[in-house]
Amino acid sequence: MDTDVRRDITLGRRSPMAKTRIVVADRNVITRVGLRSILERNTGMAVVAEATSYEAALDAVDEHGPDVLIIDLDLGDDTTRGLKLCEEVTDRYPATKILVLAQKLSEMIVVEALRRGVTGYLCKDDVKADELGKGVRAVQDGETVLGKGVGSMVARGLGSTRGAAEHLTDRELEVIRAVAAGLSNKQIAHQAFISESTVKFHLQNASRKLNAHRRAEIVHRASAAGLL
Amino acid sequence: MDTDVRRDITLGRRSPMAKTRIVVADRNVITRVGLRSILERNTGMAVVAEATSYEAALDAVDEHGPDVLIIDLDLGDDTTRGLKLCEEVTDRYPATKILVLAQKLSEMIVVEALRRGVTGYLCKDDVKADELGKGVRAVQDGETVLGKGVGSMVARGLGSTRGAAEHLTDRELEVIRAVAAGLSNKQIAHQAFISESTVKFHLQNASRKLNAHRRAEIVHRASAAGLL
DNA sequence: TGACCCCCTAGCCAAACGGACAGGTAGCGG
DNA sequence: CCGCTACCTGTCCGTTTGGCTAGGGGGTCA
Repeated sequence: MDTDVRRDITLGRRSPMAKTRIVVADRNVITRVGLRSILERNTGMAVVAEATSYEAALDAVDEHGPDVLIIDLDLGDDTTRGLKLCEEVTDRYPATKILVLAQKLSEMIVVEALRRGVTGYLCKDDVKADELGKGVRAVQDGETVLGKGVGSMVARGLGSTRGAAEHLTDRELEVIRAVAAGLSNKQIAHQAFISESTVKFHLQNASRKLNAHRRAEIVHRASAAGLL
Repeated sequence: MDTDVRRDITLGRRSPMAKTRIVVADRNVITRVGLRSILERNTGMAVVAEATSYEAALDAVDEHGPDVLIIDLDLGDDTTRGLKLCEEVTDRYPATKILVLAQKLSEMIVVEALRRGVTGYLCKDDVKADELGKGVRAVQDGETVLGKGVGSMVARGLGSTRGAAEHLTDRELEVIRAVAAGLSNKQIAHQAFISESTVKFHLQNASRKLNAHRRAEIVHRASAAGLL
């Protein structure tokens, strides 16, 4: 493993000369500038690239092979693409550690991210300036860094979710969005050109996948997961 | 009034020497640092104080009497407090212009904020670095700055909402949160030590206020407004 | 070809919900 | 004192829902 190689070279401690190379992926300019500013106060760190989309993030990792990728998984309309990205980076560049910087905590996302090799998960609103640098350094050293509230989520999440959290199909998502808009099954059926039975069918499946029992809860969870 | 005095001094146009004094209120360190960094590239601007709570924001305005208050209305668990803050600042310090920097757009919040004297409304994820400085300067000059998508919201919002959007009471919010958790009226009643009728009563009122007709829609709207 | 997944449909029944009545209490401020 | 608000309770009725069982059709991939 690459990891072992690096450990041998650095003898478990980074050379004081080598800067930690970081790629930041976040759609928000302010956050990118803020991160750069905070991290580069630390003389041992350099933000070598910024990205605002999933593609650009992957390209940046491709090109710079950074030590740490700091990413907000929500770079577009579909958070699951962020998860795919993590998987890809972990597979292709095992030496690049991933630190997720989330806007809000979602148990599903946290658990899925960790499953895909993410070793750091912090919440933007909770993190303090000095914790950022420490967090980056820690994940680079192979440690796992979980922000406030994340740890307990993991404990519950990994315990409860047997297997992997199934993700919603297109049709299910479509129905859920209609539910969120306050439509009845009959109205949704008419809108989607399917029967009322089918609407109920999709909702049943969505309920199971999201571990919800009432449509209001489905909406809440989907909303919390950034699916709407 | 303070306002008149200050206006007289500046004769309606800023002296080229005078820096634009800014107070930033945001719970997120990264955003605060980022904002400071971006704004202070512009030599005519200075962030004179930062705040992370509603109280601190008001104190900071109190103490520094800034030209512009840049604020994310969501500084705590209750966004309506941010709206109250805007009202208070507008009343007590009419010379201080307010620029809202929102995480996500909610029609209700946008409309209510503008009603309370906010003259700038930008979305963090959409704004570009140079637009920030321009936006600050514009609101300081008395212009109204609305970010991408905000304008159309205002058009629809001010048109549809007759009167002012009533805001949810504590009890209503409590019930809505329970609904979002997937509880039935009976369960909610038991949890809140009230009768099932009362739960329905609160939900009816909440429906009217949020212009929703189904509990799923209530949850969606409340969630979109950052009330959960 | 069979396994698997997504999508679609049907019928049943108890429970939950929405919407509408028609009341009651308590506190606060003009 | 009156008006206003938040809060609480009840009954009625039709509609919607959640949960269940039991299928068919079409696509992909080993």
